[in-house]
Amino acid sequence: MISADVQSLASDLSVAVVRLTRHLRGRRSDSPISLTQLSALSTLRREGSMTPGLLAARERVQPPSMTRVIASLSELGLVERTPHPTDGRQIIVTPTPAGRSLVDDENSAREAWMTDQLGILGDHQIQVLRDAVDIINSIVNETE
Amino acid sequence: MISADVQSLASDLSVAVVRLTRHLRGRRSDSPISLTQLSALSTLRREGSMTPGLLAARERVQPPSMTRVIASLSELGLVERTPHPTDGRQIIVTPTPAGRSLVDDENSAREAWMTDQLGILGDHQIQVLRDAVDIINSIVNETE
DNA sequence: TATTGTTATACTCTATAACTATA
DNA sequence: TATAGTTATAGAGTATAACAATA
Repeated sequence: MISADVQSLASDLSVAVVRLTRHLRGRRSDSPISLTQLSALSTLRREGSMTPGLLAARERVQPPSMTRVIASLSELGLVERTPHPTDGRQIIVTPTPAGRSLVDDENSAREAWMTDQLGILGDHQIQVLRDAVDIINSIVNETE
Repeated sequence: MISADVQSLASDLSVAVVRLTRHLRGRRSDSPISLTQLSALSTLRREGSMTPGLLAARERVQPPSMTRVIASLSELGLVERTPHPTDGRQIIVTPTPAGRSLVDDENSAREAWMTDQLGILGDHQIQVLRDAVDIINSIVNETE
């Protein structure tokens, strides 16, 4: 039963996270920034200042998409754009104190052990994902 | 460490699923239907024919959004719209054989134990979600 | 009058293609 | 020429508001 059909898990997980994302985006009207903005700002908070191109790669979006996100965060005073010291083509995006504290409000300090050590998925991790799909579904279904 | 800060887990999970969704939507260019369409079609496959209003509720979208999804699935020949037998206001959306087999191709038969028995989250389930965030992140980061 | 579904309209997120400036 | 970032444009997904048909 464990490592039987990984393909169906992928499909179930896809559907589950799509619904959860829908849910999360909808329920953030009380927050000052969108999930897209928070995700980018969190990466800057965690990994430090970087260029738009690198941030786009980290967030798995194309550069023009990140240009927009950065512009919106800049308008909100959450990041600053400064020239690159040696390369005139590049710029450096840095979170402002307001941006950092906003991430700290939304995220917590528990960040360390979540960002590294990857590896090939084993049976145990697959089982964890299976359970997680159920849990995600239960969360979505319960929050009527 | 277990039930310490559920809030930070929620934030981490949000960011993780947003990135995974981005990833999944982008990588489905080989599939004939989008994740949004697959999710609705899967629900019809699992729960049977239903009205657009009920399907919208199941999928956690508003009725006008579901109208669009159903129209697109209908154009592809994956669902059919038939009049409600007694209530002239309602219609019944039914997956066609092509729609059912498409879901079967994408999903597998392992569906039973994933749809029911919900409950309040316990320490173990929270830990599962924490691990799942790492696994999701590792998947996203590895599929360079 | 209340309900179901649809149409009209708009906003967010994301992409590709084309452009500008610098290396 | 190649690279970094931006602008222009388009499409998918979703929402709210207004409408039509039926109960």
